[in-house]
Amino acid sequence: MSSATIPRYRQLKELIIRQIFSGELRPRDRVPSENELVESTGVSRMTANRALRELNDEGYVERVAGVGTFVADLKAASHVLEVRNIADEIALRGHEHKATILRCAESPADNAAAEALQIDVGMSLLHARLVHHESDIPIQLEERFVLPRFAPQFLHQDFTAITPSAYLSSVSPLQEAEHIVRAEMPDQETRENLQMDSGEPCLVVNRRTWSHGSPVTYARLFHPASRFELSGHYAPPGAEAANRRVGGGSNSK
Amino acid sequence: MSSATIPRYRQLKELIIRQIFSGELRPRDRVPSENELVESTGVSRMTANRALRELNDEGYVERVAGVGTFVADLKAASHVLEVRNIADEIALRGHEHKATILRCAESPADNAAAEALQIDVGMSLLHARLVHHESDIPIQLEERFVLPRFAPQFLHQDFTAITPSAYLSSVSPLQEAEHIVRAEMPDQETRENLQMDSGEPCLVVNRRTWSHGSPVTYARLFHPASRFELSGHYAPPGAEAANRRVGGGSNSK
DNA sequence: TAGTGGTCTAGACCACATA
DNA sequence: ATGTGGTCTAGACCACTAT
Repeated sequence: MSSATIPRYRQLKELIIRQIFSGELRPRDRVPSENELVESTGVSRMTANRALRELNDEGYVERVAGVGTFVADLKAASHVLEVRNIADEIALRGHEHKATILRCAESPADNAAAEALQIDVGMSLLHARLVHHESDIPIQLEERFVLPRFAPQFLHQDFTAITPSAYLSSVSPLQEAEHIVRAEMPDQETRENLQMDSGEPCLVVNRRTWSHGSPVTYARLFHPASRFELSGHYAPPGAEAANRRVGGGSNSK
Repeated sequence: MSSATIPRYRQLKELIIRQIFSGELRPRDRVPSENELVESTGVSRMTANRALRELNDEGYVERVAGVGTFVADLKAASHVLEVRNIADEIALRGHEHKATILRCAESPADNAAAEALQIDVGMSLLHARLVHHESDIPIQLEERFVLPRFAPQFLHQDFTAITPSAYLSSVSPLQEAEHIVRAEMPDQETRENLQMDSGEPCLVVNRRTWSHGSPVTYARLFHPASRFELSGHYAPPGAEAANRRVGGGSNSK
């Protein structure tokens, strides 16, 4: 089960990905150009091109013809991870985002958090609980747990100005994410914090994110069913272009 | 805003995608080999290679070294669309899938279905309502609407043997999909069909799929909150390989 | 043995940015 | 004028599969 030899374009890709993950190459940093890779690694330009082009397709870097290749910044990285910042979402709808902090303190891990973050129950976690408002209407209650060693300054941030998610993205590159979506009835306190009618369910998103292969943060996001939905749309790449020329009489989009 | 000239590898890709969408090339059909494309289109082999390789990466075709290139079959296509068949999911968990048909008839479009499928209210739709069981426990109520012209034989299928989703995949290549996920309280009838406790919410998935640029089917999928969750995991490609060599002391996965 | 995909090379021309 | 990415070519070697 050995993989014989690893192709050179793959070796190049992994070399650069490693430098990005390790922090040796930071977002917006310049990545060696094709010609530089040709000189430094002895590979042909087509091979260097393939490595950088695939890194571009995968969202690791951004290439600008005539300028150069640069490590993708965190906005782009979060696009790769399909993670959205609630504040950005609200701003995108043209509304105002406000956050109310309910709690911001160190606390021992309960069962759920310990399991999610692969630590022992009772270990110390950074914990924030806040409510996000869209035009003064509560839309999300965020219960966030963070491993101290990845963001020691977490509790000292002003979460009315920067969301926990945005702050964490800025200090630790997200490299892996998991979502679990459930419908749940809220407890009394959650219901009141979100100003929900009794009998109204919550759409709950549990999200874990990893950096460098180990869990960094675990969040439980509660949304009033009447004010929140998740949506996703998928079209395979290239389909539009091909559709333009096929299917003579169908209504285009 | 003209794009000057379209690169040849793109032209090749679009040519083949068009043949797939139009049915000229059916799943499992052989796609011209690199050498054949070189001969028929006058392009160099590297260019043909790039076209076919990218089609492979995008899930349109599957390539087997030493054998050839083939149009990806519908299993693979549904992977591209992140669509899962409930029967497959249940089988994957090692459980038995059963379906109970509640309704299977033609019916006029109501407001929601008409809007979703971009037709006028009252137009005739094929309509099926069924309950999916996992080891005899109801887990999903499916309310499915289909545009007649895309699957005229829809109502004559045995949905205890093949799910509506699987049947539709087999007659019409899914090329675009949209999901909207909500939490809702079920009405009396849904609650009874799913054998839910009173006060228990539903996780509801509304799914639309397109073929050849126009909507084909609209489904509302109701799940008991206590027996169903949606999950998603994302890791950027290549990350594992790079992680293997970085971050000296972290616990691998 | 012939065909397939997988990779790689050493050139080349182009449009575009920067200086 | 130089460097960048974007594309393309006409070869080449390899491992694999089929016959």
